[in-house]
Amino acid sequence: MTSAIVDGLNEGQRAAVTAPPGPVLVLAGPGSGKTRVLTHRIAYLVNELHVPPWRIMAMTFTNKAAREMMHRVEGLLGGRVKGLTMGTFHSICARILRREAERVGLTRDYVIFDTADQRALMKVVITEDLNLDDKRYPPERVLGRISNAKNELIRPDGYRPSDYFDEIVKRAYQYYEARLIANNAVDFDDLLMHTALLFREHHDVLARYQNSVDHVLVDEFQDTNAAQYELLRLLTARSKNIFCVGDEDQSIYRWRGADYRNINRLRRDFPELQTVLLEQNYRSTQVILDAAQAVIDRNTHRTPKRLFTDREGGPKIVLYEAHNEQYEAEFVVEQIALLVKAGEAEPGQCAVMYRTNAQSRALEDAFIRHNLPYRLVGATRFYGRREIKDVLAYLRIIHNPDDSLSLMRVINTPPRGIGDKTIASLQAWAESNGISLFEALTQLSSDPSAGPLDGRARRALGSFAEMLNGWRAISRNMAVGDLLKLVLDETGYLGWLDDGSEQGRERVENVMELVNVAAEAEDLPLQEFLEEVALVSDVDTLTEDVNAPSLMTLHAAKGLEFDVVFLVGLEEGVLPHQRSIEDPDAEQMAEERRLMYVGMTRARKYLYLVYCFRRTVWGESSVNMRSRFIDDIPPELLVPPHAAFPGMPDIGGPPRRMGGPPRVRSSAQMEIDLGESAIRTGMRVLHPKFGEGIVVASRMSGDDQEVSVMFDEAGLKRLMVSFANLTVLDG
DNA sequence: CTGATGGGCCTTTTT
DNA sequence: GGCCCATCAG
Repeated sequence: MTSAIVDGLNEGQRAAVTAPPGPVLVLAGPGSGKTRVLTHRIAYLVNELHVPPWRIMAMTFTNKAAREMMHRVEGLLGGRVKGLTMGTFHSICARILRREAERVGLTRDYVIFDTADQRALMKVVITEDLNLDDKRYPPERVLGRISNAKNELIRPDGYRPSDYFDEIVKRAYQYYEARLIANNAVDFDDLLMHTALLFREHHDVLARYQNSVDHVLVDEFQDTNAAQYELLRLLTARSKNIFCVGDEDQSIYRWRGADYRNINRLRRDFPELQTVLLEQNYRSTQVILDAAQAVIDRNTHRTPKRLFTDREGGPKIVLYEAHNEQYEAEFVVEQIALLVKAGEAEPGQCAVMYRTNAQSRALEDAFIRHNLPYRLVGATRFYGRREIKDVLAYLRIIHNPDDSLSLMRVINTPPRGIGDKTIASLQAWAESNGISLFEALTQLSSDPSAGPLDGRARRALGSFAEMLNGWRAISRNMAVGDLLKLVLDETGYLGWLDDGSEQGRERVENVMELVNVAAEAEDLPLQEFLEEVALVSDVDTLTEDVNAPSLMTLHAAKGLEFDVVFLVGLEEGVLPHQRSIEDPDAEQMAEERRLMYVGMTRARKYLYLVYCFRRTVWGESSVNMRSRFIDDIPPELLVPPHAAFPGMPDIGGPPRRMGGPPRVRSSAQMEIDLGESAIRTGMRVLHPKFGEGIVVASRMSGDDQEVSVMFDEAGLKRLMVSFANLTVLDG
């Protein structure tokens, strides 16, 4: 019996899958079969321990991972598994909150505000509620602090300001929460915080969930934050059946509150915790593993792991210096074409990964130039596009009329003669009567004597209100797709979008795409449709049915694998990102290193590391050093492009200087060296004011050279060589 | 009230 | 280089 489930698993995996009930932590390297362990564990619980599927809850990082895992569990158990809860933390919390909405001051019709909605709402808070300048107090910065607080489960009244800015943040937080509730809305962080606090503060609710959920499983445990951890802790406090899978070396979400110290908390809160270590890798060749290991080994404070595989050897890793990002993209496309032609890879098994979304443009251009299809993950999020947000705003008001933010968004989109002044007096009237914007609108249109405004403005508002109420009346009995078509039809939105320009056509197409999505979701209630749309992640859009290379950020690449992986933009300032170089907190640099590690370990067979001599950022071209991470890789593992695989033609230009001792000068520095400045990276210099320091970075800025110097006393400074009066001590 | 124009700021990374 | 926003003329 057992054999059916654990067949083909190695010893470690088997130990994890068949561990007796109780807290279990599986610390596993990349490609060690984490997903496999998780799916087999679920199958084991159901089949061997006879746990009813509806008493099992599994949290994943993306919806895609949830879908895949569900699929595999069904494969193992031979059919549909009824009632098994599987999803992201956010979607599971959204579902719980829908049932318990009243407890946190919402109704079950609440909507989820995305990043853009949050920013818009915060802008109102800062400029109107607090009467402050949103230049001095940028909404994003305020929201950033609030987000951190929420992830730590700190409510407005518990917020402890540590500086003046924080004082403002605290007040903004108070108004912001009030406005969210007034809109019957939550933001992403609220989904977690509300649910965790609900469990913490309402013992009857917690008891109900504790009694109905016997086993909780968590994927990517290293990337959980305090709120998520609290949720897990409370949920499993009675059963103790918590099964976590993670890898601290792949923790790449510290910036949004993820805290891999949760691993220590787990040990503390569940003393009987069983830990299983998985080090065998089934994905990559030994060459790739050795290189990745060399990169990650430089991080301190980690549980040492020694990755191994029986896939001995493997092709060497290709290192290539491109002239600029256009050539870089050109190189990638060329190599993919060659690999495919040589039968070494399928197009769909190739992926290009980069640090920031902005880097996708040059790559896309190259693919388009060569008339080759590609799959872009993320970038300008489909659901972030203006036209999509507009159309969704209509659906959101229909579903939740308290959503004043959405109402404001479309009250005059497309233009229907409701201008700023009209809106202002409507808002003022609503506020003085203590009613929502929608309520005000409805009252104005049904009672001609009520409120301010007359004539044209009033007629415009009236017909808009009528339209909204008409949709609301029939929406319950209508499929989402049909409702959407009705809205588009009655507002004339598409006609307004299509202004004859190329962009207009594109926007219409996007909306039509949304209509398709809605039509496919025919049996989904409006609430769930909106929820799904708000919580899709970038990787969720990665479709398997197109055999084309994928382009994505390193963050989006987590949990995926490909035969061929290109890591591009491996330059100081890009990866590691400039912000982490400047930050004194070494943790940020450590995270960049983990990002590199995640990228490298996505590759099964071929790994390409590519960097640029010059790169254009914001229309300005500059020269960067190649990434320090490259120089951590043993040189004997690296080869130039023409040696990539047998039969590879020598098209990569003359072989570049490969490997060598760390901090070797790339030709990027050579050019600067030949200039008159003669300041190079690695040199010790003396500055009249800052004292002695070492040059850590250098780039050309216009005609001048800009250097970053880490001074022994004064710390990191950026200086222009022509002004700085630096004396070279040694090179 | 609408559409055009130019300035400012920008790029981490995402649910 | 591009997007968002504020400002202004019609």
